[in-house]
Amino acid sequence: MTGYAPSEAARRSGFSLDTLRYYERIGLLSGVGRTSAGRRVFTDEDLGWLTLFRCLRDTGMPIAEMCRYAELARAGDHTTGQRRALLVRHAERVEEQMRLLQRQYDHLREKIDFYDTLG
Amino acid sequence: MTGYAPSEAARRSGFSLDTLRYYERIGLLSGVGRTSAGRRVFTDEDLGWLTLFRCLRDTGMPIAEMCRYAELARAGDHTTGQRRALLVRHAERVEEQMRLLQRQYDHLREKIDFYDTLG
DNA sequence: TTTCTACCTGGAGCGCGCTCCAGGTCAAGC
DNA sequence: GCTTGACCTGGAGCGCGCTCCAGGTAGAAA
Repeated sequence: MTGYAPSEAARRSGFSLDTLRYYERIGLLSGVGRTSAGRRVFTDEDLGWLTLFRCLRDTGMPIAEMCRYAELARAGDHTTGQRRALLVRHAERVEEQMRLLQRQYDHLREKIDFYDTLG
Repeated sequence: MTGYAPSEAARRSGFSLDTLRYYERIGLLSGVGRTSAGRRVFTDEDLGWLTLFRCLRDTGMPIAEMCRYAELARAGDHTTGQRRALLVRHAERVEEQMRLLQRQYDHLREKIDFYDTLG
């Protein structure tokens, strides 16, 4: 299990150092290791979580809900059903979001086309 | 030119009354009419603007940029080129946003599929 | 040995986009 | 005449998600 320095974890995950610290502070990310000098050491598993968080954030999930997901995961294997349900509900919202985005994008293109007709 | 009461404009545009007032306050929406008693009267043209604002907001344009667009429009016909360019740049960002959303949605579905394999 | 860099903590601050509130006005309905 | 309800204004407040800062430490480089 390789260990990553904070700067490396930030680079790989796309989150800032401050955001990584913030996520730990609010309990989203937990159990992050420390060197004897107190510095964070991120594992591949931590990076896996960060990849998931990036996915969920990019798709608009509020942090509070990501916390609920993380808590369920920490609670053990008996929560897989709830975790799956949470992700499915989220996926449905994302689908709606994609439809809306597409619709409004089409309007935007129409508007641009209109400007094109002006010369 | 029909006139609409604030509540009707809110209903049709999907913005709250407070948001309509806010947009006027910051100069995004300007020249909204008033009755003799000082109440707002929205025209079809105002609603057209609100429809555009909804499109731009739904696609993630910051309010400051919508203000710039509105100012250009108020400045007259000689700004159509700038307005078009602004929308084109925005459309490009939206395309990128759609690609990201699709990619992360795919990851999300993979994650859900993984839960499905667990039983 | 001194300096430099990367990191630490707790806590304050910020930018955005609203949202809410107090106190008031007007017009309509009872 | 009185109440009700939709609206008005100026200004304060809020929720979110970070982001920044002060003051400090450990280890590496010069």
